[in-house]
Amino acid sequence: MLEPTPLDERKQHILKAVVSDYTLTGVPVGSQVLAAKYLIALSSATIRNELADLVGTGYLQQPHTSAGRIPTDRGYRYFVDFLMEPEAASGAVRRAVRQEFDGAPHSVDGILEKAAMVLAQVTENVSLVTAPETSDFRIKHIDLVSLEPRSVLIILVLEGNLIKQQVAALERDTSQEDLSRMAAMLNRKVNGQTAEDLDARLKVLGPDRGEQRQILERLIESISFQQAQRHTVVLHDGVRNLLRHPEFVELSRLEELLELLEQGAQLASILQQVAFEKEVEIIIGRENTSSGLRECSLVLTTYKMAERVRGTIGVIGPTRMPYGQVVARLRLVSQATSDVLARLAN
Amino acid sequence: MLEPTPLDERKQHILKAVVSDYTLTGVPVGSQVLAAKYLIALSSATIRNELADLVGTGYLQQPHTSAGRIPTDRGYRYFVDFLMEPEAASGAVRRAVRQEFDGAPHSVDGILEKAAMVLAQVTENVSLVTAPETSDFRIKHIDLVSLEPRSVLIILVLEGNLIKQQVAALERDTSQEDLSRMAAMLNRKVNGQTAEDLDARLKVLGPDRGEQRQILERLIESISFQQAQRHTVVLHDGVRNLLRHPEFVELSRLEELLELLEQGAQLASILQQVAFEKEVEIIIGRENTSSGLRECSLVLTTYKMAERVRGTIGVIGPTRMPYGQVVARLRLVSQATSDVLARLAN
DNA sequence: GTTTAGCACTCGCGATCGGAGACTGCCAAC
DNA sequence: GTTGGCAGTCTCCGATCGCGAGTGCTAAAC
Repeated sequence: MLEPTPLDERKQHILKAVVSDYTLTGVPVGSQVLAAKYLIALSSATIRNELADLVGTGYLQQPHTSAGRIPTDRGYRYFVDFLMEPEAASGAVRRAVRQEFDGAPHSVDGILEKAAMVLAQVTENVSLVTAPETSDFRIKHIDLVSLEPRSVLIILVLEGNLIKQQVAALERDTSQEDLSRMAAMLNRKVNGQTAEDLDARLKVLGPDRGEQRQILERLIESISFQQAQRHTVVLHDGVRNLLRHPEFVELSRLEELLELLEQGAQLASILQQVAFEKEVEIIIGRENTSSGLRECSLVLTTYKMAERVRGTIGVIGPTRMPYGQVVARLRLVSQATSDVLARLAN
Repeated sequence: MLEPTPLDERKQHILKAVVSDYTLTGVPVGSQVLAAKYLIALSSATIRNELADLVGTGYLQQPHTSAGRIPTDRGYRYFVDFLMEPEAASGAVRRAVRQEFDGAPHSVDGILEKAAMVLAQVTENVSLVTAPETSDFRIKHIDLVSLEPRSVLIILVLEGNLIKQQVAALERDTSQEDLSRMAAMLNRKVNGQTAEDLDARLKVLGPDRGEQRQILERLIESISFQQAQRHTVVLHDGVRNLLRHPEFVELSRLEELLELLEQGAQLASILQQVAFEKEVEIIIGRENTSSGLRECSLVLTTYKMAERVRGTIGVIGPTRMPYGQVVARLRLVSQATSDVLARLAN
C-alpha cells in the first residue's frame, strides 16, 4: 500500500470528475472533456498539468501515451474513501425491492435466494450471499424418521424455518415408535437451544453410551458440520449482467470469474476473510488476493437476523462500477433482507 | 421438416467424415482433407462432386464460396439418426463418475445437484437436471411445528428423503401439543400414500370442516403445488464450459443462453415438451423453438427412481459437439444417478 | 508563481489495399 | 463414373495511411 499522498482540493475535484465520467462512459477521459463538463473555471492546459501530477502519484493512469486518463485501483480507493457522496436509492428501486420481498418465502433459504436475485437485478451485477452461520441458531424442532432398522433420518428445524437433514447410523435396531419417543424427549430437552449450547452440555456430561447421545452428537454435527460445509456455499445470481460490461469482452477474465463462482469454496474463503471495519466494505481490483478478481471489485455488507450478524451479502463487478449507486442499493437490499428475516425469527 | 432424401453409401460415408472432422477441428472441411484423412480410395475431385450434391440436398453448407463444408442442422440430424456409432464411456470417465457418486448425499436434492455437477464435468458442456415430479412420491413422514398460535409449519418427508415445507394459517389457536397429536394421527393415516392418493380421498370425502382437513389440503398443495413450482426449477451447472467453445465468442449468443438458464421457467417448459420416443432425445439447432437455442443442441434423457421415470437430465451445448461421446457419458451419468436414487427409495 | 494559448508530436483506430492460401467448380481426358 | 488440371473466388492477414483525439512542452499573459 502506498503512503496516501495528500491531495489538494482541486486535485480531488479532478480525480472525482475523472472517476465519475469514466464510470459513466467507459472511455478514457481527456482534459478538454473535464474542462467542458466538470471544471468550467479552468482551462484544459491547467487540467493537463494536474492530470500529469495525478498520474505521477499513482491515482490515474494512461492506457497509452496520447489517450485520456482512467483511475487506477488507488484512484478508486481514494474516491470511495474520501470523495464518494452518499446516495439514496431512487423511489422506483425502493418500490421494486419492497415488492419483491413482499412475496418472499417463509424460510431463511428462500429469503436469501430472493435477496441474491433482487440484488443482482438492482445493481446490474453479480450478487453474492453467504449462507448463515447456524451454530448459534436456536433449535425449534427435532424429528427422527426411521429409514432402516439401523438408519435414521434426523430432521432439524432451526430458527427461521431453516431445515437441516442428516442420515445417521444406529448401533442397534430401533423402531419408528422408539424414535418418535426419543424425538419427543429431545424436543423437550433441546428446544430453544443452539448447537453450541448442546455441544457444551455434551462435553460436561462426558462420554456415556446410549442411542440418544449418539443422535445428539449427530444432531450437533449436522448443524455445525453442515455449517462448515455451508461456508463453501455462496449463492450468486446475475452472471448474465456481466456480459453487458465491456470489460468482459476478454473471455479469459469471464472464465476465471465463472470458475470462481461455480466452485464456490475459494469464494467463500475470500468472503470469510473480510473484516467489516465499516458497514460496507469495498475491495478494489488488485486489493483482492485472488487472481481471478484482479480486475473486479467487491462491495460487501452483512445481513442480520434478530439483531445478530449472520452472513455476508454483496456484489461483484468490474472495478469500473458506480460505487455510490451500488452501495446505496446494496444497503437497501441488505436492510430489506434483514427485515424479512427478523419477521421469521419472532 | 424436409423429406429425408435417401443417401447412398458413399455420400453417407462422406457426410459422416465431414461431421467427424468438423466436430474435431471446428474448421470447415475441404475435399483434400477428406481424401487424405478419411477416403483414401477417392480423389478430391470426386469428393467435390459429392460434396456439391450434399450441399444441394441440404445436408451440408458452405460458409462462403471458397471454403470447405460444414454440416447443416439437417446434416447433424442425419448423422445422429443413422451414422453415429454407439460409443462407450472410457474407463477413466466411468471411474471418475463412480467416485463422485460414492460420496453422494442421502437426499434426492443433493444427488441431483451432484448429477448436474458431474455431467457438466464429463461432457464439458452445460448440464440440465429437472427436479422430480413429486405428486406420486410416497409420503414417509409428516411433522407439524407451531410457529404462532394460528400459524403452522408443515414438514413433509417424501421418498428419497425429499423434504418439503410450507407455512399454513390455522382457523383457531392451536398448541404444539395439539399439533403433535394431529401429526401423529396424520402419520398413521397417510404414511406411504402419495399426494394423488390423498387428493382422491379428499374429493370423495367431500367438504367438511376441521383443522385436520385444512392441513391435509395444504399438505397436498405443498407437494403438488410446489411440484408445479418445481417445474420452473431446472438445475444447471458448467456455464464456464461454454466459454471454451469458439462459437460463443459472440457474446450475444452467450447472453441469450444465460438468460434462459438463469430464469429457468422457459427452459423448464422446453424440457417438459420433449416427448421421449427414444431413450436419448437429441434436439439440434433450429429444431428448438426457442430462439436462444437456435445455435445449440440439447441431448436429453430421463432418470428414474424405483423403476419410474422422474425427471429429465441432459446437456446443452453448441450444435458442433461430439454427439457420440456426449450420449455415452450422459447415459452413464443418468444410469449412475438412477442407481443412487434407487438405493434411497428402498 | 500560476495559468493559459498555441503547437508539434504521439498513438490508436478504422479503412483500404494487395498478396497468399485454400478450396471450389468446371472441363476435358481417361 | 472418375480423375487431373486449371482458372476463379473468397477469406484472412499484414502493411500502409490518414484522421482525430489528446498529450507535453514552451512561451507569453496574468
